[in-house]
Amino acid sequence: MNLLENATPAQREAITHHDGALMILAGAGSGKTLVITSRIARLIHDGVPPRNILAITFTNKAAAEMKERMETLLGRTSAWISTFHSMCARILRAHADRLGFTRDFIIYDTDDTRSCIKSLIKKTGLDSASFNPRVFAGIISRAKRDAITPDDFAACAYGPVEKAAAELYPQYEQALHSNNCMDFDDLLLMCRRLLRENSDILQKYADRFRYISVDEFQDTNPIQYMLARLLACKHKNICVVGDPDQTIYTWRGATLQNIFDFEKDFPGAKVIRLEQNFRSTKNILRAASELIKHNVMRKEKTLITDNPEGDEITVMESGDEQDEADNVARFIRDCVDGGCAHHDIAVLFRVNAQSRALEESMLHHNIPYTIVGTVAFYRRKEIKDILAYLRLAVNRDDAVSFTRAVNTPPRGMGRVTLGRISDIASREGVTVMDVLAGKSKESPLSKRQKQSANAFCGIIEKIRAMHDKPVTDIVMEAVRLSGYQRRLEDGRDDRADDRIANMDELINAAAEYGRQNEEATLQDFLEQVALVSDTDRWDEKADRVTLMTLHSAKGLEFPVVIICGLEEGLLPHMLSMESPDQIEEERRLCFVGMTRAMKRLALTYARRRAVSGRYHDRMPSRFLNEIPADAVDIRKTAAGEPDKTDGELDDDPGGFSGDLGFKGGDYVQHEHFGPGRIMSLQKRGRLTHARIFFEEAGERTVVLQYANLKREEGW
DNA sequence: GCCGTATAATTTTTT
DNA sequence: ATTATACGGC
Repeated sequence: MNLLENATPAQREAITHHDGALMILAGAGSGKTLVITSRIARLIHDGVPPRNILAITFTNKAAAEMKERMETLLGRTSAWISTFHSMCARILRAHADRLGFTRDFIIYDTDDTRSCIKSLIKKTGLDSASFNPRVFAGIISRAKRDAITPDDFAACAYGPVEKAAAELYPQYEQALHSNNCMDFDDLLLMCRRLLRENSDILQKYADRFRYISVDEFQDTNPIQYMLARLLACKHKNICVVGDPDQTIYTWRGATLQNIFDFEKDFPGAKVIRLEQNFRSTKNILRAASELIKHNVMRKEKTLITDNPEGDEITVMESGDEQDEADNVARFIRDCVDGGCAHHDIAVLFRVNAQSRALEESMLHHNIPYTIVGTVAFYRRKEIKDILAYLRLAVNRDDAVSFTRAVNTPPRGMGRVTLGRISDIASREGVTVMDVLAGKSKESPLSKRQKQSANAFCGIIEKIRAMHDKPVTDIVMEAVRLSGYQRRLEDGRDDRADDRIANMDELINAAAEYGRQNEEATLQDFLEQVALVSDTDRWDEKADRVTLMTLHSAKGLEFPVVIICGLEEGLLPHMLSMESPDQIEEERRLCFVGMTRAMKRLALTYARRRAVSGRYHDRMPSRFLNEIPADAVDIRKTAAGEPDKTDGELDDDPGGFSGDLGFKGGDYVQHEHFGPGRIMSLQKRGRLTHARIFFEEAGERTVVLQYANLKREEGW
């Protein structure tokens, strides 16, 4: 095979690794995707049946790409290539009965979860003014991804908010169960439970998956790692690939602990480092490397490249965000005039709100563009409204979809009546649809309401009866039956045209999905909709400039990258400025953005920016000062401002205060944990808590006064 | 009791 | 700009 032809020795070693655990620490741009794909292709080439292979990717898009590559190499494949969430959904559907669900369960997204919790708050009689569903959703989600049960949570709950959360958590679980629904965390958690409690099922999958690989391992959470370990328990052929410097999802529960644990959980695991970068110019790589060196909580790693030196990095100062967007447009123009295609260019930013000014500027300058993932398509109101009908047809128990669909458009059953319906349903132990259909003992409905209730039940039944028809037909029928379109057409919604276009787009998406998956059911389509992100819908072949968040850019590369909004408060983000850990994650995010660039990189900031309508003066990001000055070319466009670029901002990594002679960034030696480096110090009364990154033991918090730390020279 | 309109409030990143 | 709540008309 020619897979090895151009490979470096390290890559070659990874590709040819057969049995036993393997961890690949792959620096940015080191060709890791190629390596894992090649390794799997080689396994298959050497006689491993594809059905014995499981490859976990971070996004559905990455899964689709890998599948495509495999199919060009080997033809149609029966290997499982998917995200953790999709894999879990698939396993759970096959065995839902063991957990008391049916295979038709619906997957709740964050909004659904919030509505569900909101109605529980109301039902429980908690003061809904002071308790925000979002906060509880966050607390419960955090508990779930650390595998903390409602009982455990209640035992440790402290303070009014946690106490309330402890009350809501089991109710939420109960509601999900009786709605026959699972949220994103459940997919992982329930799957783990299924495998742990049913040894026959675990056996089946552990037998089947002889070779397992997990991509973007640095961004997996504890449950995901537990799942991977469970599935690998028989053959122990698990290959994880990751780069600690690219951890950008700790807010979603990702933890580097997984990387530290791996070698302990799989003794004798081979560790391979890929440190040669094939993507970026020397200049870009050097700048990114210097930046990431400012992270304290990090193992030193040096990326090298044979690529040419390349152009200097352009740093642009602008007056405000419009000015910035214009400068970006001009920069793009220059690139295009220099022979660059639009699809070679990406504009990256920290928050979705930044896309608006950029979009206007693209329109104004006539530059073709696509925005990835602003208001995710499937989360738009009109789309969710139609989906609610479809979901209800698949699963009558889904109370959240019921609440959404039943009065969209209005059917004469308002807040009060719906509250009564919900009360009766829980009192009699039936579903809300049953109450509506008059199957309960009590009914709160007036004669007139009964009529429209019947009409509504009829609509749902009609959609349900179409279950063996093509998905497109079902979606079209749902749009028609709901009366939604008609209402938009007469109504005075000034964005009616947009909404109608979006519903057409939904029908197109269903058609496209139906074409690619001929056997697909409505339920499959709904699952796809729940798990597929906007990035997955991104069409990279079109000749357009791509606008997206730094998070969405993970795993991608572009010849030209422009990162906007390098300002204190935006990158690093204001909400991440409280703790050094979070600042480091912001720095990694910036690092990820910079290392997407192959040839040209531009970084921009504005002196003023509107934040929710009000203009604020801004300071250039500290990250700009962490990039070597000789790697950049600074351009200022708007005149009349005093010079303030470098120099003025001092380079203080967090401004830690010293204590017992220790300060942030110091290298230390601990009796048990060995060598480490202090990330942060926090005074707690008389004592000082030190957050320390240990080379062997990972992140720990120790009390400085008791820890008996010794000074070290550095690693 | 329902529904539409006005007013207030609010945005990090996403499977 | 979109979305949650409040209020008044029906």
